[in-house]
Amino acid sequence: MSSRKNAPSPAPSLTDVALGQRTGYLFIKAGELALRLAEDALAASGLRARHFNVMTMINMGRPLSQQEVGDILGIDKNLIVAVIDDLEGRELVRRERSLEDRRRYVLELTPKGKRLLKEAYAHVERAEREFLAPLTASEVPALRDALSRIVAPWWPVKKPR
Amino acid sequence: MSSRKNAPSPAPSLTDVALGQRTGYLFIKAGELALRLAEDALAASGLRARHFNVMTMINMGRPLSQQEVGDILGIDKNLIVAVIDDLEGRELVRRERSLEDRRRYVLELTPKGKRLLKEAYAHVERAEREFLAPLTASEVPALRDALSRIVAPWWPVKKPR
DNA sequence: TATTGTTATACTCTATAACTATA
DNA sequence: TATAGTTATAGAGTATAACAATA
Repeated sequence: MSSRKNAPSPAPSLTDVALGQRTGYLFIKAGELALRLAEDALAASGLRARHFNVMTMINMGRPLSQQEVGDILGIDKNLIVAVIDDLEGRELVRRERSLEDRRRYVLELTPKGKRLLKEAYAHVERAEREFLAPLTASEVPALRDALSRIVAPWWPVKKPR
Repeated sequence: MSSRKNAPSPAPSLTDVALGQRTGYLFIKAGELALRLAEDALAASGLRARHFNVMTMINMGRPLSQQEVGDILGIDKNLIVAVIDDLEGRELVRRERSLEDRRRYVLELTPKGKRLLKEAYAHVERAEREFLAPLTASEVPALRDALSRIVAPWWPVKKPR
């Protein structure tokens, strides 16, 4: 029997571990981390990441139906209902029936919604800076560009309309 | 009324959309995509990504308890039980009581488990190549290095032992 | 008392399928 | 017949807390 029973494994560092070499695993973990930090940052504005994403889509100017928002974000339309319900209840978003097609809503941010979204952006950007802190200034745009090329062929999952 | 009713919005490209500029959003989407492709690839070996990760940890040589595997992977120990149950039922992993501490199991891959893991690696590597296809050869190691630096400070979530 | 593996349970999230009103 | 929004429901996944065996 060795002098140390149950030799207390020192906590392994990421690079010690086989999975830490796998690009795919690093992507998955980085994505989970980015989501967690975004959720934490947005909690200061009382928003979930999904609400922030939906508001950002609505804010783009092009009139979008709930279904289109969901298709672009990869969220089923039935889940969009609850998000818009929340946002409308907080007077951040207005539903208005489309004049051309009365089945659809045209969604738009209220002034209050625009203000909150702007505030939320500040929180998200702060979280991103923390997340990207280990990178040099020139690495960040190169990384964003690489990510954009990786994601673009698969996005959106379902084409709207 | 315009000549085109309900003007069919052309599907927006990623770069058209405000979220497509957000590094954090790109990370989250890239992570989701990496997970989806890994799950699809591993289905050919009858494994879920989690099973693959657990098997990879067990295969590292250092004797690990179920709890340690869970801590390193960020999975609660109660969920590890079901994973090991599955793998043991398929004779891919063996549980053996630790001689030094009879509360713990020492986990090890069976020869069959090692063979399947090797096969699974081939599937995962193929999926990764597809995922990373939009990048140049020199971008891939630079990206992996950047990801590793981003994830390392947050990993593992809970230190084992 | 604390820890490992286990089980039970409750909660969140999501996917599927209907239904309505409009087209 | 098809589509937008809505609702209900079942399933998957997860987190929390407890328990027995062992330390």
